[in-house]
Amino acid sequence: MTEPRWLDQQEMAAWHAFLEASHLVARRVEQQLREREGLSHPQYEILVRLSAAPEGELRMTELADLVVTSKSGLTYQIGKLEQAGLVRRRSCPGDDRGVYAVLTESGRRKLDRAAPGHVDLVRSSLIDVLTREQLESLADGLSTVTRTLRTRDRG
Amino acid sequence: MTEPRWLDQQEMAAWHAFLEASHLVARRVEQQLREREGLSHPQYEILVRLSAAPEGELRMTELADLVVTSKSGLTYQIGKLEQAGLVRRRSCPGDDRGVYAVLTESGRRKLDRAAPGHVDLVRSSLIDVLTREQLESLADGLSTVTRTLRTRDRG
DNA sequence: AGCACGTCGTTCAAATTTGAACCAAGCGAC
DNA sequence: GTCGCTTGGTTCAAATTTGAACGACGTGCT
Repeated sequence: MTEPRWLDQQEMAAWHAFLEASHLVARRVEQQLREREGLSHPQYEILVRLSAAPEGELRMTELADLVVTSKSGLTYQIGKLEQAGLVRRRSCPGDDRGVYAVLTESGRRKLDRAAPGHVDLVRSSLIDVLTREQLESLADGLSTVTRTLRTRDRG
Repeated sequence: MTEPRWLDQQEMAAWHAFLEASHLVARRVEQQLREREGLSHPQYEILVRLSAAPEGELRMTELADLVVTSKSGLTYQIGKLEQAGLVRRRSCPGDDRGVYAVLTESGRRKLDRAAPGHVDLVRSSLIDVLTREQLESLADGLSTVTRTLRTRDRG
């Protein structure tokens, strides 16, 4: 009951800007990817992570953690991507419980095809509307946020 | 085809931090509101907007725009809130098509009850992990983003 | 070997979200 | 007035997301 430390003007402004920017950007990205390449944003993020991983593969749990989704949510999306032939599953050699999600050739091509348009949108939504200093500050602040939340989850 | 202006290291870092922070924070906020007050974050945002509006009421379309959701999504959520007695609908005097969503007394109390815990979480996730300067830069940058996207939508 | 316990991924039902289709009502030009 | 076009909200089916429950498998200890 003794917890009311309200937000002042600036703090409120920061929070609202953060929330609103998240929503607006997410919405646009989602719509653009969907109509241009038939991919959802979560799916695109999965492809990106896989393409950046050694051998183009990652364990399910690790991938779920990276893209910040639930385990069941990932199972669903990987299922979709598998149907589409963009990803395949491979059982894990040392650990019979484990499953690797592997980016296929087709998946890599899909990503190559989707990337330019996506990058353009990211630029016009977030990157190019800010100065270098603003961008740097933004990255700095938000990195602190993610680092804090990430380590807190583990601790 | 001639659109490859890729992101450099810093730009990539900014984008990833933005994405990851969005996801992590959204996830936490959602879970906390859900288990403490049985509210989803979209629902909470609706209550906040209504409570800030004159007479505690807003037109459906305006509200949908404010909380950045689809019209049908708002219809659904308002339906839920109405069932819970936190909001009621009122038809619009001058315009027979229009509908006002109105915050009820019960809705205001609910918000009062939920707010402290929510603010605490916002603090510990975003506000209190940053310095004043960082927070100010963040608000500055993200405001620019939202302003840009908002005006672009209308233009 | 046998057990207790934690981890990995899937399955399941329930809740939510979205765009398209739709209906009713405003609005302007003729 | 009334035809044609836009707006405001709802309805609908389809896709997605989530946590809880589950089954199978590792791991450490005895």
